[in-house]
Amino acid sequence: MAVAIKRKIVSSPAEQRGKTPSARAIRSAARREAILHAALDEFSARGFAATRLDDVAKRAGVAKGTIYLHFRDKEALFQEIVRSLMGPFVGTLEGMFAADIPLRTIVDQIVELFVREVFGTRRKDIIRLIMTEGLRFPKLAEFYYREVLSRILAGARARLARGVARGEISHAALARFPQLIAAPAMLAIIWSGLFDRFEPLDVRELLRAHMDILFGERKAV
Amino acid sequence: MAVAIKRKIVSSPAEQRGKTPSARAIRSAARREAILHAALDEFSARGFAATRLDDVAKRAGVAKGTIYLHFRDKEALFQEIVRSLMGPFVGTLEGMFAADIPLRTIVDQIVELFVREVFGTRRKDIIRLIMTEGLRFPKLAEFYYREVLSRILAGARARLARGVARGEISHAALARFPQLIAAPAMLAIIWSGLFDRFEPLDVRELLRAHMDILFGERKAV
Amino acid sequence: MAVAIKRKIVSSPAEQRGKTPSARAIRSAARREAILHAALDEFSARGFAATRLDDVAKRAGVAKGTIYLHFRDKEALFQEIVRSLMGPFVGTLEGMFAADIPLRTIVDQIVELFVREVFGTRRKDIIRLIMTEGLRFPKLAEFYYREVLSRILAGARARLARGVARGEISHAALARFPQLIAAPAMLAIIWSGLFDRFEPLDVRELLRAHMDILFGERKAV
Amino acid sequence: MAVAIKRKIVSSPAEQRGKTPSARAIRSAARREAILHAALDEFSARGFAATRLDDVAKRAGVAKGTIYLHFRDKEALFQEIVRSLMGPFVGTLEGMFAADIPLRTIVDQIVELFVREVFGTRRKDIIRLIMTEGLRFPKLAEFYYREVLSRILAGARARLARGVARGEISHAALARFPQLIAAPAMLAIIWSGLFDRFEPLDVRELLRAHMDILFGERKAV
DNA sequence: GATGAATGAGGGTTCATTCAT
DNA sequence: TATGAATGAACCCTCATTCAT
Repeated sequence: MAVAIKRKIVSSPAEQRGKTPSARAIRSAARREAILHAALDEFSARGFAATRLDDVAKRAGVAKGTIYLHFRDKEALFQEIVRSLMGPFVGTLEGMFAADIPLRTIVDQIVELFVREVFGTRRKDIIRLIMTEGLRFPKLAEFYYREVLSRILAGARARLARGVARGEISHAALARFPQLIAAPAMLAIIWSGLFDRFEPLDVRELLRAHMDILFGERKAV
Repeated sequence: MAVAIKRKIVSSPAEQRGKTPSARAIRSAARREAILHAALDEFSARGFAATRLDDVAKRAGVAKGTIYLHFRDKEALFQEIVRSLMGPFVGTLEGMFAADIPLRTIVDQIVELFVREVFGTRRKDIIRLIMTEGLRFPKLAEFYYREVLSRILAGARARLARGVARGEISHAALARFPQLIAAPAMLAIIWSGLFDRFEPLDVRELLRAHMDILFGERKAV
Repeated sequence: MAVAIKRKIVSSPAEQRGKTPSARAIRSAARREAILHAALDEFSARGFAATRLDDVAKRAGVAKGTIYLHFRDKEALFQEIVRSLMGPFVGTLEGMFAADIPLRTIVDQIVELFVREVFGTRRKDIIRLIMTEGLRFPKLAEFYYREVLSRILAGARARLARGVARGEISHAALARFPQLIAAPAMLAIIWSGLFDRFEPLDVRELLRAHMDILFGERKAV
Repeated sequence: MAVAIKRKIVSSPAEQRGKTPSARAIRSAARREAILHAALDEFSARGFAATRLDDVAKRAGVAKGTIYLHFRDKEALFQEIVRSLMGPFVGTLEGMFAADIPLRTIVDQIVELFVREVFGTRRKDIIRLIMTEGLRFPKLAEFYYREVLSRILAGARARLARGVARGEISHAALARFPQLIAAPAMLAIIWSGLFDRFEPLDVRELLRAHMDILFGERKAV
């Protein structure tokens, strides 16, 4: 099983109007993408405050002023990163909750999805950034809640409620607090950044153990 | 049940020699405390980088230079906050793990302890700061792991192992991953800062539900 | 007799590639020069430590940050002043030592050169700065010794040795201690800054008298 | 031959009034001396601007505030150092000029005096400080000129004039520019601080060679 | 659009000086 | 008199943002 998550998020104004994008528009969009990726790298490595736009520009291969052609200021750039990279993820999860798959299977898939598509990619950094910088960026937290969290939670709650009704699940509280399911994954992201050098954490095993406790032992794999 | 956590951390050289501290020494120590408290407020509200020592001084009612009489630099001030407020907490937990109390009781006590002595106090802010700034301050993360985390984990693992041996607990994996027990508490700290205005989280209920799943339903309360 | 000493020191990258420098590059280079001149004025008047880059910027007509576009820090700016103004001087002296001119004539020319091109210009200030700040900036002293002093001394020693061999000069010790020739010039620089208001020193006459003693009376002038 | 130069310069107000100084006055004077010595060490090593009164106090074994009981401010302390350590030197030189000794002998004695009592002692540092900081402290330069330089120059000029009249000396210009005699000594002080590590300078040999040129070869030593 | 030189407000840190004890 | 904690002005350097080319 794998989840294909689209990479290109934002289409140019020209595209949105249905026109064929000009060569210039294509180049411009490519620059924008380069800036976003470079900025993610820098923000991940240093956090918002310590990131210098000079470095972002250098890494993106553009001039510093170019950043301001695409983003109003440093903060807008930061928010746009989250906006553009986390969006696609939601649909994937929503699809899984809606599909007609046994709950235990979904849970296993989510573990794998997290390990592979979040923990093993830059999405880990984005989620970390939301956790570490969200307090300073209320609008970002709001966007993230509205566009990502609330939708995932709603999907999860619905599916969990069905699971309770169907007897797939014995802990009804999980439908009230789906956060309990995700908590170890969040902890793992924090832990990996701070404490892995002292005590590495096997994330997959951690999450599997967690799911076994919450949803009962898996059958043979 | 309540846990007494010492407040005063450092005694002056004069005190250590058994002398009565002079009025001057007392005022100096008070200033130091004021700086620590002011700094915690500012760091909590703005994060490390965005905190201005000017504001810390103003809030503490001292001159900017005074900060440097007590702390080598901004980073040392930051580390000292963690050191002085989290240190006493560890002993309390270690005591609970070592005492001859049923595991289920300990778990309940820890939930209450967390809600009252961490979530309801500035310790919540400290833990949040460690999670959000630890990546940028490896030494802080190291100190926290060494002085706080590793000791709590060790105590928890030992107690959990005994619990498994005695049949107090059915999920042996918890002894390997005590992080699973703490994960929702960490999540709650993050959540409260970012998303409570959209969807408040009843931390006590969250943690109780979690413990019920992990350790079985409580008897009558 | 006159000594042409080049003024422009560093050419821009564009120039080095043979391109016509852009208007922007020209303005940038002009700013750099302005900063160097302003800094020399300030350093001369106040010494290294007491010079404020704020004042340098103001005098140069640029913003404070602009200084840092051209020089890594205050010290680098200081060293660059020495580098750019003293460098060209060395070649001039070396040429004189190598040329086929009677020693007595060289000596007279050097006196005039010093009076006109050092004592009468900002080079006096630079040499004074090296004497007064060199102890605090070992790298500067090293640079000055390597790039200026040692080369002048080597040239002087070679020429003096030839002079001894040819019977142009009666005091062989001068070839061992060419510093004896330069000492009054150095003293004059110090003196002019400290004591001229109490007792002015006629530098040209001082140096001529000195050379007459060292190398014998000049013929008719 | 040796020159005894008094060390204690300033007597306490009590002493000046002819009273026997009290124990307290003695301790106070000792403190003052300690501060002067400590300050000389620090000023010599770092220059005026870079010297911290904290370090001076520490080295002198007194509290920072104590410095201000004895000296109005940092600058007054600096000037007092020069004032108190160079004063005694003048009398010694004046005596030599006035005594009935052959000029060539005086010259030799001065070389030895300089090498031993200046170059080999902290007086070297004081003279260096005057040269390096005098521009920033016009009052210091004035004091030094008035109390030290002008008196030495006057004595030297008188003796040199007698020397010319008596035929002891062939270069009459030296009576006009006695600075020519001292220049290499000044140069040696500068050189030793900046360039000795690259090219050590034998000061005694330098000065002897210089005197031989100015006043003719010595007889047997 | 793209550039990058220029700007200047801002903040961490130092240290001479003061003053209550 | 002596202390040393406290003060706060001063200054170097950074970096987000602007704008002429």
